[in-house]
Amino acid sequence: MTESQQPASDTRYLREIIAERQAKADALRNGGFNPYPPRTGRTHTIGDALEIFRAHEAASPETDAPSVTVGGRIVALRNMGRIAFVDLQDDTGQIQILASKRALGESWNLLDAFDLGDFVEASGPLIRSRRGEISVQANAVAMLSKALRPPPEKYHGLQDIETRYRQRYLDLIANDEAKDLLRTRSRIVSAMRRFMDERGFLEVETPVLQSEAGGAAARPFLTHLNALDEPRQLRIALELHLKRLIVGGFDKVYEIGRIFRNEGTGNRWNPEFTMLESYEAYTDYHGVAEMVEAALSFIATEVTGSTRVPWQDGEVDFTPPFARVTMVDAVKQHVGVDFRDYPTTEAMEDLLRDNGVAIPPDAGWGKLFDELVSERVEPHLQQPTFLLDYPLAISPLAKRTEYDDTLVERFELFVGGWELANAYTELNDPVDQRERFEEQLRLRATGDDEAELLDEDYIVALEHGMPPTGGLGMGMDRLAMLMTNSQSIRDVILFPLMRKL
RNA sequence: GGGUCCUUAGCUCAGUUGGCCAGAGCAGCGGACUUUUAAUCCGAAGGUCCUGGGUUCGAGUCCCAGAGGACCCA
Repeated sequence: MTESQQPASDTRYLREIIAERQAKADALRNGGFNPYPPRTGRTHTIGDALEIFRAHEAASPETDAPSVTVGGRIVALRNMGRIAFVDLQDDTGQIQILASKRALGESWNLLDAFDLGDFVEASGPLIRSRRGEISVQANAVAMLSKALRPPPEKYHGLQDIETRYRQRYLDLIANDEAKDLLRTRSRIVSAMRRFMDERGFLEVETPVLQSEAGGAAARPFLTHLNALDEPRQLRIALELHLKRLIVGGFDKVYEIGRIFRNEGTGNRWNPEFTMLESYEAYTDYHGVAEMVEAALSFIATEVTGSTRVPWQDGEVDFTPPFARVTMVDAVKQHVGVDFRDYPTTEAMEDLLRDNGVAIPPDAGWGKLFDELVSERVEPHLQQPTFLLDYPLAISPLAKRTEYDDTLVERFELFVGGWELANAYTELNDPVDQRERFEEQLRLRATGDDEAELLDEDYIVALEHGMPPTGGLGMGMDRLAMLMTNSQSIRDVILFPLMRKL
């Protein structure tokens, strides 16, 4: 590596450190050793080696333990002159290599090329050191991959929050907690997938690139499809394509996929995030609510061992059944009025003013109502609570309730004061759906650029007949935050969005 | 969008009211050491104090602007 190829941010001193490590790689080459060999002689993972030794010690402590070849990253190096201790780490554990000049002979000198962060392998019998540490008594060592840059400091780990996000690999190397957390996120997604599969849902994949992104109220990312010279948008929801599959006769489908919303960032918002959506024919939103209870209690148990998971100073209890309250009752309870008595934008504005809620500019009734609920109702919903029967005005894809045609069969699930899931009895009346889309277009014409666009092909699909269906959307990142007691979405996303440097 | 705070060696951090050449630990480099595990001991190095202006005899420190980040509010 020449200096001109290095990032300009590398200081002179860092370049010296890199040059020293490079010189060690060159010394290996000159001695006939490839510092980046194509293959390793590994016989065991470190975790397996430790297990084998413990089993051997328990069964026949008088005999010699088997020999192994293990490989890993050097995380500590203690050289005593004629004996050295090298701590190796792989994804399964950490083990000490006891390297002595006597046992290694000529290859003892290879240790001169070893630095923290390098990947090396060592072969020899498993033993316990005098201080009781399980070790590989090396009779051979080899470089597997020479690291040119130094790792973060070993004792304090990597503290700088910006570096932890921008160079997540360093966070994973240096901070076991970060690695555990992100591993847990994977286990949550995996548990969700298992739950859906076991219930007979078919996992599908639908387009990310869409002519007009629909299915949610959000601003899309815009891009261009060169091959057809047409504009495209990145999806903001999975909804409309999954429901086309219900029309097609797949009665239980789900997708866990990345969606993109061109909006702000924050502790609970990342512009690209992972959503689960599922649709099940022949059920309604009550059926979906029961499934959500089963899913969350299952995942909590799989991941934390209990349906009660630590959350901030207390805990969240995912033991079914969750609380259920209608939107009408919740607003009565926390605001003191029946919101149906405030049907106009002007009336809703007055209600917000009376309750000290700031009024967003150019907001229609729906946005104002949403603001009121966000400010005055949602923060109270700490334990898992289904908020049922939303206003039709903010729910263009959900079916009306039978008792009030200004309300729809929709719930959002709140946990810790934030929305975790959203579900409907899906609107399958194509005529009503067209009217709802047309109302959205009117909102868009008045300046609401988050209103839905009319998806003609989706209407045509509904005209072919969609069975009664319950649908669900759940934010997997927020679920991961709740299950791991994380206060920032960046902590549960491997590579969170950061400003370009 | 508004506010508060942060940015000093590869990493983790000190740095007093503005005052001599900006310090420590770890890592690295040279040396000692055959049972260490934050190894120990000796030695010598290592700095765009985030960037750019300004105030001042003198700025890591005070002021202004900018960059990046964290948190709070809308």
